[in-house]
Amino acid sequence: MGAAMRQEVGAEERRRLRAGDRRELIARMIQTDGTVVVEELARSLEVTPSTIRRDLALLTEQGTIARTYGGAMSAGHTAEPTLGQRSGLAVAEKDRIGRWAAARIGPGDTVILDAGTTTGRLAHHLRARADLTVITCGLTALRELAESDGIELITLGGTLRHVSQGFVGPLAELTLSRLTADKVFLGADGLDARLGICEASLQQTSLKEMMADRGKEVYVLADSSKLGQSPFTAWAPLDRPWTLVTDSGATDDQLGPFRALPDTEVITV
Amino acid sequence: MGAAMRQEVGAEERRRLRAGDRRELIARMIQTDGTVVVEELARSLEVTPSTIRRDLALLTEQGTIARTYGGAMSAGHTAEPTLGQRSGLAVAEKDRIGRWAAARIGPGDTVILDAGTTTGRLAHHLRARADLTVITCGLTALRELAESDGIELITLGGTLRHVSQGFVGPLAELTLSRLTADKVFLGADGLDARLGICEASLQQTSLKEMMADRGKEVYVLADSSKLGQSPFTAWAPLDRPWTLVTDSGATDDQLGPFRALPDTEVITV
DNA sequence: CGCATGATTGCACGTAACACGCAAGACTCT
DNA sequence: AGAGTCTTGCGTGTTACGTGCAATCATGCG
Repeated sequence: MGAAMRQEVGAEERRRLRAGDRRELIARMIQTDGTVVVEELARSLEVTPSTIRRDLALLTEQGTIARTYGGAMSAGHTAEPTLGQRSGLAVAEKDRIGRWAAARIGPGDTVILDAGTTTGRLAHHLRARADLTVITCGLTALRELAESDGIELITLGGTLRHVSQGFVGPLAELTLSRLTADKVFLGADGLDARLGICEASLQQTSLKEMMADRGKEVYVLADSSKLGQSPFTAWAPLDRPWTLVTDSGATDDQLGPFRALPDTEVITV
Repeated sequence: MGAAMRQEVGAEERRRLRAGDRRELIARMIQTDGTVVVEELARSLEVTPSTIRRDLALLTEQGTIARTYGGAMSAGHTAEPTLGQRSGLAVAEKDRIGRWAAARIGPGDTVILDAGTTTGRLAHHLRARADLTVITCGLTALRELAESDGIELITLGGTLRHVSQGFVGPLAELTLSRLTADKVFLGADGLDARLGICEASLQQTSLKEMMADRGKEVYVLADSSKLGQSPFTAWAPLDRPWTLVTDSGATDDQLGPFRALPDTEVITV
């Protein structure tokens, strides 16, 4: 009787899916179609957009899909934790710093670029330049300049640190021992006025120390989030005159210790 | 003076990014971070949300990204921008050759990969491997393996030859002089049974010669279009036993001279 | 069989993000 | 230097979103 009634009314009042089944169906549709629209789902599943939204919110929380404006899509790959987190913060600041540093580099210069995203931005602003020799141990800078015919690009060899996308180790230092430069641009995971540059491994600090020693002028590029931070325990001291380049978001508290140093210039951009 | 002025005006009047640069920056952020937020972008790039929305709309139309509610995320992997430039010829053959070579490499091996697209394909098939040490002077191989944590990746430094996307020169040879390997995989612009490997510059042939000398087993990867060709005048002789790996499109005329060589094995895939 | 409990849904409302048009400003090119 | 193009910021209305609330449905228990 109940069944008869249901089948009689037909499409008008057909039995609705249960919540779990409906969500599973939605998830499958997204997997196959790649993208869905709230309104269409509501119509085809005969529920209100509100319900669909709730379903999508649940699936999003669950991680299977990603919301879009007015719909949802497959969340094939969420994020790359390797380089993503660091590069995500303060992009504009890093870019400004890189742009400033690029303006400091003149025709005929030979410069050393450290690994890291900030020096990567610096390299980006050098792409169109010519009459320039760039020495780098960073993959990001390397990628930026690989196509720039006008630039003599020298790479330090060595072992690749996958997490920092840079070359380190005795082979890198061996290569560097045959080179010097006019200007050196270093990055930093953390920076302390007294201790110097903080990094995750001694391999990195050792190379940075050597790079700083190989150039006439030393610049440290560090956005304000790095100042006063010491996230790791390996340090590269800065015992020669150097220039700190950071962004204007740095507080006076952060900058004070660096301004107090002799032979150290502080630039904010 | 100019520099001093800039640093004085500081945050107040800093130069803003041009539209194209900003969009490129946004695209890059999305590629690396996977997801971004309109408000944050607006704040960090110092433009209004409206402008960010316009940028995102443009990038969406372009297919680079996908909008979400209040932000944007990476769209399906449309990437591979750097790859596939003029290497369009014989991709399938190169890939087969690279796949065969990858199968030759076992756990614990240390291998040297030459620069070039064919060795790049070889590297591609090694991406998921572990317990492997790869030494390379090629940017394509480097790009393929940069994210592969399981692989110890050592790069020869040196000067980048932009046209061949590989490192050459005395610094590369210096680095190589500290290394040896189980297997060496060389590419070739041209290959002659009597003369050896033909390249555009002596820098390249010199390095190839040294690489061949540094490995226990030597493989030359060359699709059939290279056999018997001598497009240039610099040669790297092959005076030790070696293995030619080419594609099945090679004619008997092409293969004959190589089969006639003593201590030379010929593989077609 | 009837009732209670929990889950689910539709609706309404306030909020946030979006798209579009317009005018002012910046940049480029001749 | 001036004209034209591109870009940007702001104001408008529109759309989608999220949440609280009450009604409905399914289910379990006495």
